[in-house]
Amino acid sequence: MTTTSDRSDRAERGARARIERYDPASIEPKWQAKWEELGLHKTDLDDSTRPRYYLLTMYPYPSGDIHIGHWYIKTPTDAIARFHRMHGENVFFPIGFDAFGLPAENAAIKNNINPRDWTMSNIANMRRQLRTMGATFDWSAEVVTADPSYYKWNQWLFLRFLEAGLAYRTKSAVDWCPNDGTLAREQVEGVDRHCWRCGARVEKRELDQWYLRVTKYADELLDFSGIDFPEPIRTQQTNWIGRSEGGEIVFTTAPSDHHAGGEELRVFTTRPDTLFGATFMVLAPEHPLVETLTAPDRRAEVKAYVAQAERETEIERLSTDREKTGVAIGAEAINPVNGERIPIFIADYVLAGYGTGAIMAVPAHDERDYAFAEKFGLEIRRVVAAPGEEDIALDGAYIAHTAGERLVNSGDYSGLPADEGGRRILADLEARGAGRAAVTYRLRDWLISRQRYWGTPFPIIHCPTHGIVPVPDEDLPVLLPDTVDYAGSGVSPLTRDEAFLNVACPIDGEPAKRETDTMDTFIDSAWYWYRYLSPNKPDGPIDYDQVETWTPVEQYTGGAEHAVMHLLYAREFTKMMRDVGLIQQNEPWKKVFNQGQILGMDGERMSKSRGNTQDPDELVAKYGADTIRLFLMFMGPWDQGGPWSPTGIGGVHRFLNRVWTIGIDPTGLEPGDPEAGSLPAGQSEADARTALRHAAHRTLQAVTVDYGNFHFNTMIAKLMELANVLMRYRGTSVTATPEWDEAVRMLLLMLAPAAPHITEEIWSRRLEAASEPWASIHTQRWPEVDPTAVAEDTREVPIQVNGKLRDKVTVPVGISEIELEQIVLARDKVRAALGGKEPLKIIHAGGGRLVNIVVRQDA
RNA sequence: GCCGAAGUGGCGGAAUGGCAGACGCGACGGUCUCAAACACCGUUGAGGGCAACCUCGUGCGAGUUCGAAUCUCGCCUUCGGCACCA
Repeated sequence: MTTTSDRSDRAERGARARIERYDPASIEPKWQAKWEELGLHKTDLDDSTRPRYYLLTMYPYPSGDIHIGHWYIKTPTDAIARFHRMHGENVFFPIGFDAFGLPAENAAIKNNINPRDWTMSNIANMRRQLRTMGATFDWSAEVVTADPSYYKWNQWLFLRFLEAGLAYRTKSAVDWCPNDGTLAREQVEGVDRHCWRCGARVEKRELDQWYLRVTKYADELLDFSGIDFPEPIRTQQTNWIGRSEGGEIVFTTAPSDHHAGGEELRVFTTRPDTLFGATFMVLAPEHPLVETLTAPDRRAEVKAYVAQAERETEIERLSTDREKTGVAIGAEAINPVNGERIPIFIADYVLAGYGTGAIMAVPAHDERDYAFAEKFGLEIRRVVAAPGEEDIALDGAYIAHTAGERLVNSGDYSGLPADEGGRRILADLEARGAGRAAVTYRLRDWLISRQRYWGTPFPIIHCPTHGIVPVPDEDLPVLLPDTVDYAGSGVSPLTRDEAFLNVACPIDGEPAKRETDTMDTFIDSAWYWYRYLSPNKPDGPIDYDQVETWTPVEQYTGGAEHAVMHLLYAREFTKMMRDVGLIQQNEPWKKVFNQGQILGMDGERMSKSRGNTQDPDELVAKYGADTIRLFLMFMGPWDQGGPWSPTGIGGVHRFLNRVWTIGIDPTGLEPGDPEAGSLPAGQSEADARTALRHAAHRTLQAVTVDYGNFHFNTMIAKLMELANVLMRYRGTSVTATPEWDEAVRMLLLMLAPAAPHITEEIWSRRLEAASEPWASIHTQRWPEVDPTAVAEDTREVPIQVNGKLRDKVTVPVGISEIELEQIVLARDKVRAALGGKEPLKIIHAGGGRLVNIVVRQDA
């Protein structure tokens, strides 16, 4: 059965087997070294000949849990950088390390390692890994926040804020362990809230702490005009700021046996219209007047309740789910609108930090007050009702705000529309000095004190004579000592370092003590992108000219878990820097994109302690960096994230193998394909050439849009389709045509930002084969779509009857609706589906994309 | 609990008012091989039918629309954040 042609086929296949295989291990390090040598990713900040593009990715915390999640964040961002370079832009793409923080201190305590050594060795390892992904970071701009050359400027900025009245010190409560001092939330464990190290019951303790006055910017922060944030982030920030309009109303305490009365009790309410429905008052257990107002016979119970509330988290206290608790303190308040005396309670659902720390309770019109009143048998008095519903009994708080509601049981105000009544009540109170319109925010000032070692020391000295004294600028930085007893007991570790602690007062030279708190690490991350522009500048935090030239940052990418805290703190910090005259801008970034989070295979957050991390080194050794980059982008939408699963890497690797084959061996033939080497049935070479151009330019059109929207998964899918088309023509006569060359060239250019190594290798070989001088693919211009190649002369129109697909027809592009209807109604399948009934109407949807024929439905 | 997001084949996902399941994984069948691996070709939502085709189908329940995975309302589940993890 062996024929001559079989034998020659076999010889050809033998030749195929000797074609060099795609070997990432041999090409990736080579190109990484070459790019570094060429300085491909080093940005000339002073180059004004090209449009500037500042691309910022959230700098990583060097946790030691180095895992695939870091690649998931960074490699698509690198593709964005490369895509913009191919558009002729001067891209600045820096990187740094968020090097201060609790994990270093925890590791130090657990394993007796120095936090600096632990952090620096993690950074060294991360630098190496970030290089293996082929990312084009500008390492010359690197910033490490734990370096004195960075944190010096945290101190300097803090002093400017202090001078401007934007920083202040006040008492506030922390979670406190008698043995281990202040605890972070993650160091408080279990429902009984015990200390992670010693198991002691966690208490609250009031400490003097530093704050930044960010509530000053609440209204400005609500304004997102001119910046492009994802809608969910805007909503979350808006809710976090939580602006409420209403009134502050002054109640007074009633005289009683134990107490003369007459103190002011201010409450904030969003519903001044319900003032007549206030049947009791609730203070936060921490309210300053609780002590004075409590009746002697209530003291024991009140004290116990206050102690219990201290142990609860805010999340527990605010839960509307659980049963309301509280105690009466044996005092009464006088309602300014009608002189009525109402009992005063304390309850944990009222927070000291929001509003005035006290509420007037209107159970008829507030769910929480209703639940409380039910439990304690308090009066529920309806004061707002829709017409005709005045006498309908309430079976829950009536909150709905509909037009036409009027006040009832509200003295002279009864009968007024609720809105107007509320305004009148407030205005009348204001005239008597017993109230005023007011706005309250949920946003609180930013507590920046931490009783920790591994952070920026505050540049403050406490002098017995002069009180709080700033460290003079010329004495900055206040250096963090290298070793302290960070595992000892009691307050902040720096209090145990005598050499650090004891200092001469800058004013009188007398013995004084340094501030021993360090700064929240969110301070570090609140301005680091400005420092990237002049990381070594010795005489100031920022280079004003570069900052004004290069910022606001064009695009910021990072995790959605930062939606409120970091992304809001940094906006606040920018406004503070502006207000002390350092910068001009109002917002730090023009556009923010939040990518999703990659989880372990168990669906939990990846961490070493859970043992669910994926080490990128292993994957790179097996598949190469390009495959991993591409796989991470192909997994799903970038803003979604999801559990890690290596299933499917093979498919992406095969795709790169196909690209390799197309690029290196276009004329070879595969065994296994009966049609290999011949054009598709019925297609001439001319047809094939047109089809190739069409495919390449259609792909370019779609892929360009996908890159712009960060839709990497569909971008790669489209490149796979193009590669499949090219693969179909492999070994045919078409491979000798310019259309083939153009399509291959476009495929490589479109793939280059995502898979930079393999495309550089194939690109180089093609240049060499054509005897052209070498030039990096990454310095090429992005190709342009040829509209004539993309145009179609026919299109396929789906035909529906009553919304159900019944047929499809291919028609010329320019056909009129009337002609189309004639064709459609003549189709056999359509006539069968109509069953002889007359169309009621025919809908031409979306510019002729679809036809829907509507007929009367049988019953 | 509150705020935000997501639920689509065996799996990751595509389609954001107009052909549900692009692309890929897995599975099954085939080519190549002494064999295996690699590579390549084909099939693959479920049910029915020899077939042409038909019916069902996007977490659950209602609604709007000529037409709904997509919009609206009410639930359920999962994930992120809730101010000292970063």
